[in-house]
Amino acid sequence: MKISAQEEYGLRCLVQLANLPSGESLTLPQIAEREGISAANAGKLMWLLNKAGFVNSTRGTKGGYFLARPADDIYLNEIIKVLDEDVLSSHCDSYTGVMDKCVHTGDCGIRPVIVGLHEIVENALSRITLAQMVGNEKTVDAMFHSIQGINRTIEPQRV
Amino acid sequence: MKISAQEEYGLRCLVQLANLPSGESLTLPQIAEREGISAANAGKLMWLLNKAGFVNSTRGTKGGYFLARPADDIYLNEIIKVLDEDVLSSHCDSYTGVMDKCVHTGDCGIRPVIVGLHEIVENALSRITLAQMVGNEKTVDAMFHSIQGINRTIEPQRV
DNA sequence: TCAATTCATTACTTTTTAGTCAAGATTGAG
DNA sequence: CTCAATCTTGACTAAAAAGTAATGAATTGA
Repeated sequence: MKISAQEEYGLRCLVQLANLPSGESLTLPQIAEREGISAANAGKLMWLLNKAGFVNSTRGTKGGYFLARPADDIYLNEIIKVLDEDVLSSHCDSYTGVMDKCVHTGDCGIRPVIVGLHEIVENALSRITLAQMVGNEKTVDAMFHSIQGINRTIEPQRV
Repeated sequence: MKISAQEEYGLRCLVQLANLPSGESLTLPQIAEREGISAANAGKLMWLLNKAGFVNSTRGTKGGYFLARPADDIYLNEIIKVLDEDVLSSHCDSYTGVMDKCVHTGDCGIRPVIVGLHEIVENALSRITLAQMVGNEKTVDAMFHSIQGINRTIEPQRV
């Protein structure tokens, strides 16, 4: 399982904008420099995020990008769905309810695993906002522990 | 976030072997046919799984592949780590504790998200064995609900 | 022994993802 | 009005993942 470069860096760029004092904006070279990527690459990511309505931009001198909505109204699951197909996807499309591509019409050992993983990821990401990601690492950390810490020892497991 | 073809089909092939009556084995064409992939492709996957000690094989007539260990002693997190880099990986390598590639040395909004996701995926997969995946979809389904159902409404969320 | 069957391994091709480049369009400053 | 800064967009290139092919080695059965 992988988080794609597009997901990770798209999200990082949004966090940079969320960090900004109200009214300010960042140019592509500024965003790029802060995330260690090229301005061209940042441009492509911002283009996606702009189309999807997460950011707005102004051109010309003093131009740049800024959030189109308040950071506490932007949830991670929404962002990831714009930067990739879904919060979790695979060749097995069982999580969509369609299942076109699969040879397994009846019972399938894989399906509940993929559906279950999709569900826990969607569940976790739908509880995190951009606002929670700026500043202090502890906030997001606590959320993850709240949604699973209790169950740590319910079932047998091998790590 | 994506489950790679190698992960999905490698796992599928193992499930086919786990379905087998004790003492029997499957040839590459048989595995391939049951999963809708080519025999060459199946061969590559089985080669990986063989190297990693999950399956054994015999050559020649009547040859084929079979599980090297009991299905109830093979956990999903172990399998996935053989078929991919880790249960969840990304350019940000914070989940490894090393963090070579990253420009963010101090506080980072992304890190706790990646660490948290890695943890919940590892946690879930370390509770599922190959044996639980054969036969009835309900078993795995119940596990996923047991590790998160309780918390469904703890925090605000948007889906 | 010999031939058919089957796995083992490496090299190659195709497809997808990632990243770069360049020409065009808009804005603000002077 | 003109120029420089900046975003916009599509085409292009590079890298990684996925899939195919082919050659070699081991086993079985006649």
